[in-house]
Amino acid sequence: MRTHLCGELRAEHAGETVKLCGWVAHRREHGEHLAFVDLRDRSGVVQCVLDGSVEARSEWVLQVEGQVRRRPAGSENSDIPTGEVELAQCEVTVLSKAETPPFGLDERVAADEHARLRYRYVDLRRKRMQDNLRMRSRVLQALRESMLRQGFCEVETPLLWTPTPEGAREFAVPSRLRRGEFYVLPQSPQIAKQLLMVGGIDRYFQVARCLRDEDLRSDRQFEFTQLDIEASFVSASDVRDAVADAVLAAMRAALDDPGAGVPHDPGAGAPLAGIPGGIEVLSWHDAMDRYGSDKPDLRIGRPLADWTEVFARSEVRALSAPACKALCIPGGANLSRARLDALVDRAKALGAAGLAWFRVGERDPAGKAVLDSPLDKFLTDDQREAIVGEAAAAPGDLLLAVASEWRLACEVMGALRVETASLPDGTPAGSPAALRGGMPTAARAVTPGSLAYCWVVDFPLFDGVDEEGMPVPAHHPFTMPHPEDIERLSSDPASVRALAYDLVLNGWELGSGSIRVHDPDLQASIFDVLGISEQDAESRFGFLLRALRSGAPPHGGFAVGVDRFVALLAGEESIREVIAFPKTQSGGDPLTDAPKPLDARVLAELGLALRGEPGSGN
RNA sequence: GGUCCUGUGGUGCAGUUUGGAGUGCACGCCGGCCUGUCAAGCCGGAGGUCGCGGGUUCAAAUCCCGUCAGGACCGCCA
Repeated sequence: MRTHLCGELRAEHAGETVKLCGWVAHRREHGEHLAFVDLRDRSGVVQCVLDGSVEARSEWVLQVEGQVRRRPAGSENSDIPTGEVELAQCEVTVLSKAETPPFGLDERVAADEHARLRYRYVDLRRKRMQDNLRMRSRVLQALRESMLRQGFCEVETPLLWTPTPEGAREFAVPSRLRRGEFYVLPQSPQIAKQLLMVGGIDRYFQVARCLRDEDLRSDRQFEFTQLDIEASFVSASDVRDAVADAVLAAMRAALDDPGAGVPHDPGAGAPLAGIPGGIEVLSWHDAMDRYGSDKPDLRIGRPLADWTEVFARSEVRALSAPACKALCIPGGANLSRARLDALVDRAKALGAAGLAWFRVGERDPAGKAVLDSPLDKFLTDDQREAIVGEAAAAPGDLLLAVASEWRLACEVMGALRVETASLPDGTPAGSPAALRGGMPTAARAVTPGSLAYCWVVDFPLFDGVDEEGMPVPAHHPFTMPHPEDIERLSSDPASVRALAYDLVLNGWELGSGSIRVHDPDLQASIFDVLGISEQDAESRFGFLLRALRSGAPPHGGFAVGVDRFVALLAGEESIREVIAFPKTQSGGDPLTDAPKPLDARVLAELGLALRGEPGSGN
């Protein structure tokens, strides 16, 4: 039906007769003898010169046959790639008429997100969505190519899986053939891929859909996509190298934009820099201690300062708790008292008892540090000197500090570090809600230089305790403890590190992985520490334990959150912008109105009866 | 489960604080004029259950209560 794409026509096509197909983006009328129609397809728009009598309204689908010609001198449009040419002597065939679109498709016009989802098939015509989905496709292709190049084998695992009550809430699927029994949709292919390792697949990957029935967020949907990886006979760094290869290849593929689907030579663009020296590796402890987060945003400099020693034996009660972490905000001394109070409130909301602040002034004639703070009168000259020095603060800066148990102090200051930061381009780095009041922002340009990766390794094996005082696995219960710490598994579980690692990009957790337990005895003892009885373990994970007893290779793996990765690469703040048909925050789909009640007949066939009103929560 | 923000012709907003006639802006839509525009321009027109329900009041888009929907966040997400 067509010989060219709209967006690819250039001056060198002048004189050619071409056929185009697309949607009417704009129509500009000049009376009965002249009208301009911008015809849009996935590649862009081109101007068609029509007789004014030709009927062609917004979003109608046309086939246009005409001759490409250079535009008359002076009427070129340098704002669009096809602006040097236009299509003349047009023969128009209306392929499809259209109702008036529910919202403007122009990039500059905002549209209500609910309306965009209800009419997603229209919204997808917008350049933003076209670009995002094409980038997603390039990312998936590059991830697959990297995996295959590295000798991995793509294997599909079941969507109808077995309940393994542990971790995220699962979606249940009733069995028709065996009434009263259920499959679940997998939260991840975790156990399946370990079984593949026992099965000698050796290097597995899958672009896997995962499903978790947990509340939705801008970075979480019920169903999401992971690049799921598992390999045998590997170290943690082997796994990380494989992941890094795939992720960096995908980044290059994503940012080397071929221009909305127009065929191009991948080598023609400017080569993108890789990551010189590889991706920085931080221990979990260092990440917490220096950045106050297990997913530090390394675009922001400003590591936390440690004032613990300064006040350890002091009389300054507000600062002498087990740990004291501080943050320097350059130029922050001019923040208003109201703004400071807001920071104090924020720190309290995050769990701190309070927040100390110090405005750093010019040194006095004797060269002593000068601070403005309610706590200043309690400080000695040495302490003033020490805290200014530890935080590398200059006159005009603001110092914030929290004293408490180490982890809480780190977490509170880490949150404030992000929320008070601005990126070099002036964009706030912190939570969109806190800093932008929920205002939607346009996607911003992403370059390799604006992406800061790091690995966080040596996570704790356990993360606190549950209601019964039993340790809770920080990752999942199949994670290999650090070999140096295994002997403390039962005596001091909280101190045991895991062979677990996260990949972090710009403060988002891009994925996580670990070396798994392949020794059935060790797995059994970990279940024991977790308070899972032998019988319980057998009934829930018996098939895995039996597999481990059948000759299990040492193995480990990783999973990359593809939706988050693509959103970051596209400069989007919500993964909904990189998913064709996402759900709303309450789990609904405005397009189809799902979820909906089922026919009583269908329920009966499944052996189900309803309690409570349809549509209500539990 | 909780906190906060939003809901006004098809779309995006203002109006709500301090109650007084569905008032306003921009886009879109329909019609007219217009042969070089490019988010065309000019003129005219149509289009409203102010999310829904209740309350206060002589009078409610506006104040109060409830509720629904969308969004951000906390909890949750091994």
